[in-house]
Order: sequence, then structure tokens, then C-alpha cells
Amino acid sequence: MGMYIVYRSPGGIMSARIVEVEAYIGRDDPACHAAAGPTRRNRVMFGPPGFSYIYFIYGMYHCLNFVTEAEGFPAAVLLRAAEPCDGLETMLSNSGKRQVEGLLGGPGKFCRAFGLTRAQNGLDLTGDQLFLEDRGEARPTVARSPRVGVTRAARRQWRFQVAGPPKASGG
DNA sequence: CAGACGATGCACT
DNA sequence: GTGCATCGTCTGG
Repeated sequence: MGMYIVYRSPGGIMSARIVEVEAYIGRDDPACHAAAGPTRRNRVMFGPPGFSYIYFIYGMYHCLNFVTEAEGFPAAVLLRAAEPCDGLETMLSNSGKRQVEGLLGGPGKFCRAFGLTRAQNGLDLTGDQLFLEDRGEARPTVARSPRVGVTRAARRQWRFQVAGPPKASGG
């Protein structure tokens, strides 16, 4: 949280400050895509940490995750929202919008703005194409709550949001 | 191969 | 608050 996601896309470089994520942890988490075991879709979750997991949902949206935990233990962090930083024009163009409001305010909207699809599934996040960047900010205060769109295991408060007002101009 | 449904977003009431 | 677009993925036969 408070770190930046950077993507050197064919259409230009983009970056955004991460302000909302959710955790999906292991076979025991009924909301985790990997709960039923490895499939073609969730395969990358069972691999080593530090890779992108991007899936297609509702016939029209993509969602970006960061694979975490040791190889063989499927877990990932879903990126739910961010604040635009670099490459605003590219994001707007990708989204077909002219307004910044809500541009990255949801996992589907984020991927649309960044131009991420399954073509970027399984990327090495320690590479130079799609990666996280620590820009030296102080750790933001984080609030936790139940995950969105998850009915099972609602007791697990694994949604995390930066508290307080937006830092930059975006949002 | 057919059928069900989803870690969403948007229009509308 | 409710309805629904739209299709990949998974399940079961």
C-alpha cells in the first residue's frame, strides 16, 4: 500500500499509487480462485511469488493480482484501486474517457486504463515491464474491511484501503 | 458439448 | 436499491 505500480506499455509508460487491495490466501480460502486446486486459469498462483496473475471476468473485465507466498502455496493480492500518476493521457485513451474521476477506482477499470489483459498474465514483476516501485513514501494508514463480492468467508477482513484523503491530484 | 456462473461496472429507479 | 451486459472457465455427461 502506498507503493506504485508501473507498466511500460506499448502505448507509453504509466504509473499509479496503490490505495486498495484484497488478499486471497490458499486452498483454505473459499473465495480464492485456487481453492479447488490448480486449473489452467489459476496456474500461475501455484508458482513462485512475484508474478502477475491476470484473469478475465464477467465477459468483459480483467483483474490484476500479485502472486505471493512460496511456490506451491497459492495466494495473491488483488489490486482494486489506485491513483493515477504518470501516463494519464494513455490511461484516459485506453479507457475511452476524458475525466480522471474514477479512472482507476475498481479492478476492472484499473486494467482497462492500463491496457492489461491476459496477454500480461504471468509476467515477472521483478522485470522491467510491469513492476512495483517504492518511492519512499511513509507507510500510509490502512483500514481493513470484508472483501467485495465475496459472500463466503466474509468474516475474514482481507480488504485493505489507504485511509484519509487522496495524496496526489488523481483519485 | 451444454449449462452455470463469476474477486465488475454501469444504467436506471 | 435492482437489473443486466457478455464470455472464459469449469463442471458434468
